[in-house]
Amino acid sequence: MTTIPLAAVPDDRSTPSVDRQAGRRPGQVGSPPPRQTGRSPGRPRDERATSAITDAALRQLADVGYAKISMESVATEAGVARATVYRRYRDKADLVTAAIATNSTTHLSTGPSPDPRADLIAYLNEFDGHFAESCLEVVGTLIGAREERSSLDLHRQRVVEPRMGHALDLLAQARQLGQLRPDADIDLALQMLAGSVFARRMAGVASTPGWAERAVDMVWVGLSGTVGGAGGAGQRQTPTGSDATPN
Amino acid sequence: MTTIPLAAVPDDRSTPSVDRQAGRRPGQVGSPPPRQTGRSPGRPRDERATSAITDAALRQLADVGYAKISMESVATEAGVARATVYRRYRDKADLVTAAIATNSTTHLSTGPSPDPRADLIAYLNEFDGHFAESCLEVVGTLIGAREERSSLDLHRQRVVEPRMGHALDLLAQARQLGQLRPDADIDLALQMLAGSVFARRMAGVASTPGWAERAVDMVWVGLSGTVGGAGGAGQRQTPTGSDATPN
DNA sequence: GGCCATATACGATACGATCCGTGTTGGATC
DNA sequence: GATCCAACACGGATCGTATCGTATATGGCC
Repeated sequence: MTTIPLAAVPDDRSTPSVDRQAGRRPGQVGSPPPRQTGRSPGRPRDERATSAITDAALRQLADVGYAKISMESVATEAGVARATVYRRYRDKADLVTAAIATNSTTHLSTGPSPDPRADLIAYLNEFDGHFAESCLEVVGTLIGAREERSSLDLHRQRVVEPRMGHALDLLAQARQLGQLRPDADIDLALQMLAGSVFARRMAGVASTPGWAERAVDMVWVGLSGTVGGAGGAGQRQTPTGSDATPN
Repeated sequence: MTTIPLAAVPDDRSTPSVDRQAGRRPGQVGSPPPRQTGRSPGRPRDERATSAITDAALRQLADVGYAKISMESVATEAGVARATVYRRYRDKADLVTAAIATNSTTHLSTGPSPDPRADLIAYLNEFDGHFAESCLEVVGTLIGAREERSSLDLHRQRVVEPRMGHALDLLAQARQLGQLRPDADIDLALQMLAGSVFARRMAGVASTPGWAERAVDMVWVGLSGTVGGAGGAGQRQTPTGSDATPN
């Protein structure tokens, strides 16, 4: 006789004194402390708890991988009750996605670059080192989950697009500087550059030093319309090994 | 008070007629019916059950995605007890990995091709349509799981490498035919071609018609060392239009 | 050839464990 | 008074393992 008369609460008049577990503040799942309509009534959320949760999530993502993270383990490491995590994030996908996003909105410089090609190479290297692994984990898992379409979209919007956008911006700058042909398909080039990072992980091959420069070299030829050199800006490429200047 | 005296079975005399659940046939997890040392004693495995299991796994992989597959659901759909699945596959990763592998060892023609470039384009299109999704799901999930290193390696060996190898073979043939420079970095080119498929899925962008040909065009320039045409063999590339008979 | 011991597969069922997402309570904070 | 918080309880799902009774194969012995 352990059945609990759940719906038979004596006062069913909208029961305002409990946490609205499922009915948490609407439209704000994923962005931890909304705080915008002036000031919400009641006790505000503990910012330390919020950051402790995202920090713990990021640590565990790096340590044990997405699959082995549980709300329980994150809550414990953050020194927080499980309900406190659920109050902020709908589920694991929401939590991890938001944690990654909050952690890394930094250092995506947007200003014009004097040498977009060099910046692109540097950015690809950093992308390969710091980011590709978790991105592949999360996207792969979310695609495998179906139905989590919202989390997947959120992750793309929060995480993938800003980075892709930054690299695309560098390519667009190069095109504008005349280093690439005006009709160069920089979207496709970006897919191939970013994709090569993922492809190596799919195949289990380690990135060799200089891969980013060689990769950029490979597409740059097609993008610039000339062999062995950049477009009209006269900026030389130095393709590591074969520097035989073709006519 | 529903506790059942499990260990209090009356006859504990070594019970030789039970399945060695944990001690399944050593070294054969993942490759369903080994059958090599002449003939194993005892009742042989039911081949119909084996194929019913892999079929069900593939169906569910396509229908609901990797994350939503459970050993239970596969066993039920296959009309088989759960233990029968576990007898063949250690866990879900092992099952799905093996199912994909057994399903698709076909049609990887190995003979020399008269037009490697066209074959490569066709192969990339097929890869994009039929395979990339599940591959991304599985690899992403397994990378996220860590420790499942063995399953991940198995999946690479069974599934990823044969496909990558086939595409690489086509590139090598093109190089040998003189369509590419002798020092062309075909490994990198392959990473970029295959990667572009994954990158589109990471970004949630649909593949536009003709992407494969444009992608091959883009790397081909760098690989062949000429602009707007193939290497020394005089084989013209025909962007988008195509089948001009190569002399 | 017929019979039996041995060995394994199979279906059914049960178990403990872990994690999930959802309550509920009682106290703290705005 | 509204909301937060920690703590805990709950039912459910899935996991991987185990045990039972039965079915089906091999090989040795009569």
